[in-house]
Amino acid sequence: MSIVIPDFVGLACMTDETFALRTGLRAADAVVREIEARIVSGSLADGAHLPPERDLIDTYGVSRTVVREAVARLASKGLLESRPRYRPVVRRPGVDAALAAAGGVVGHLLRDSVGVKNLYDTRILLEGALVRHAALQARKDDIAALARALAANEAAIDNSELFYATDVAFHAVLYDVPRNPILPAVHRAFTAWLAEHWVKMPRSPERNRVNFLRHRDIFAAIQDRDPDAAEAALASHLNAAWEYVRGTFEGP
Amino acid sequence: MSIVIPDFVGLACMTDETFALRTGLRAADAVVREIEARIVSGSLADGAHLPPERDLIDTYGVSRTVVREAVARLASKGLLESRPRYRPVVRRPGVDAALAAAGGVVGHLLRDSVGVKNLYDTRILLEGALVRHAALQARKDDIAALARALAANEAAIDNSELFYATDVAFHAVLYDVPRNPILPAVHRAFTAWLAEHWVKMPRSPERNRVNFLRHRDIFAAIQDRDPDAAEAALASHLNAAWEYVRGTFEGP
DNA sequence: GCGCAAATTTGGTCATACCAAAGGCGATGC
DNA sequence: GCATCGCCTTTGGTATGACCAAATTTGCGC
Repeated sequence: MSIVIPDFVGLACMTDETFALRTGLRAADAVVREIEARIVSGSLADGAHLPPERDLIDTYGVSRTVVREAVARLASKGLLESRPRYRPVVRRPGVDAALAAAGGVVGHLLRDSVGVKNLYDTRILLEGALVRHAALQARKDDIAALARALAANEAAIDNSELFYATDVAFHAVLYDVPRNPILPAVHRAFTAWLAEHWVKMPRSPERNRVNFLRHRDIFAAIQDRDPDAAEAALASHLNAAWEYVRGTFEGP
Repeated sequence: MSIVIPDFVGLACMTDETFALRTGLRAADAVVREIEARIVSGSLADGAHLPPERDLIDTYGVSRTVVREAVARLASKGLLESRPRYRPVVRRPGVDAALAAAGGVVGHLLRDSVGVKNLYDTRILLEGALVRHAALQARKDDIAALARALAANEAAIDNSELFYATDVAFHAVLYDVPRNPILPAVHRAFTAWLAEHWVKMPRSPERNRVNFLRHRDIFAAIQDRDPDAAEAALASHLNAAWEYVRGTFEGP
């Protein structure tokens, strides 16, 4: 299985050991770029398995050490999905991969309430802009989607588990309105990162009902094309939720 | 040099070879968690050098292969800064590290104009919220900082290179107002990611002057505590800039 | 065909070796 | 006494080869 190797790194024409020397120190990086190119070019299709390491060894003329390092680096970049014992799976880069890559560090930033609050405030800021945008720009089908999400939310008031899911789904619709694929991904990231603390929040049908009513306020303001009211309702909603989350942190 | 090892992974008490087996397959991950813990606990201070690989080998009782993989993974998480031939430097996790981790994938998303537009639209959305926030909440010293940035911007009109820097700096002040460390980091990330395309944008003192005037409009609206005007000025400013950037992409 | 066991692949880890660059050390010269 | 240069040691980057256990494939028997 011989592949056509792009010429920006003259990999094909160089013999084994001189590899590192020529590229100016970085054998693995060169392999990374090679495989990267094959992924974006589609030569390695999304969802396909990466060839076995021993094949890559003689495809690129490097040692297994280097191949493995390259694979690890590609996995950390989100271009490969590598479960412990299985063959790595090719993943074309997407927004979710980018945010997942950030996730590893974000975990550390959320160890104290300050970090959580910062992230949550950022979310409030962004989501405030989103409800304004929705109030001004939402199309009929966006409003309809919001209405459906709101109805599902109301129907789940007595089921806190389900209520949480429909709560998230309602907010998700707001991120869909601008039809910018980055935004839904950011919402998924926010949700995933904050979920750990969110689930600790005390829940009850009464609380759920209050939250539903806030959602209804937001929806009504959007329907009325009133961005200020929509933003105010959202801010009030999210800030109230923070008070509950804050209580889950130990200390004064 | 024997260190106290946290107990959530019983590393200290297990003998070498059974390592991978007990942890359920993942020697490197266990080492990652160990070193991670030492970094957040401060046992490995920020800016310090990581011990030599050969030391880590017998500190953790694993092979060099595993140590190197662990180091690589920590570097990709932003906890270590590892230049090719040098000793890795410890970096306490920060927002910038999180965004830098995402940077690897973001590069791929910005290969076509659609990806750039999506990112840029996201920035417009967020920055719109920021100018609104500034108009409503900015303190005297925030306004003063904006005024200084604006003056520097005006003074650089005839120097396109310097103008770009002061342009970025002016916008940066907007991200500082909420005093949320995430936001300045996001601005740095936006700037770094979009810089590649931005620098291709044709520049001239005339264009600089127009941009400066837009900045002045934004500043005036903030000073007048008029969020709607501020947001409108910003949107107009950024959308106009996009028209220029868009031209740098090959046409259909 | 189909399921199950044996044989083969293949990823994870270890051990060892070599090279070249980085870093430390001592001699040299001012 | 201090700065500089060069040698020696340390240390990271890579290559090899081996072994194990899990994953996958093969193929046998039903």
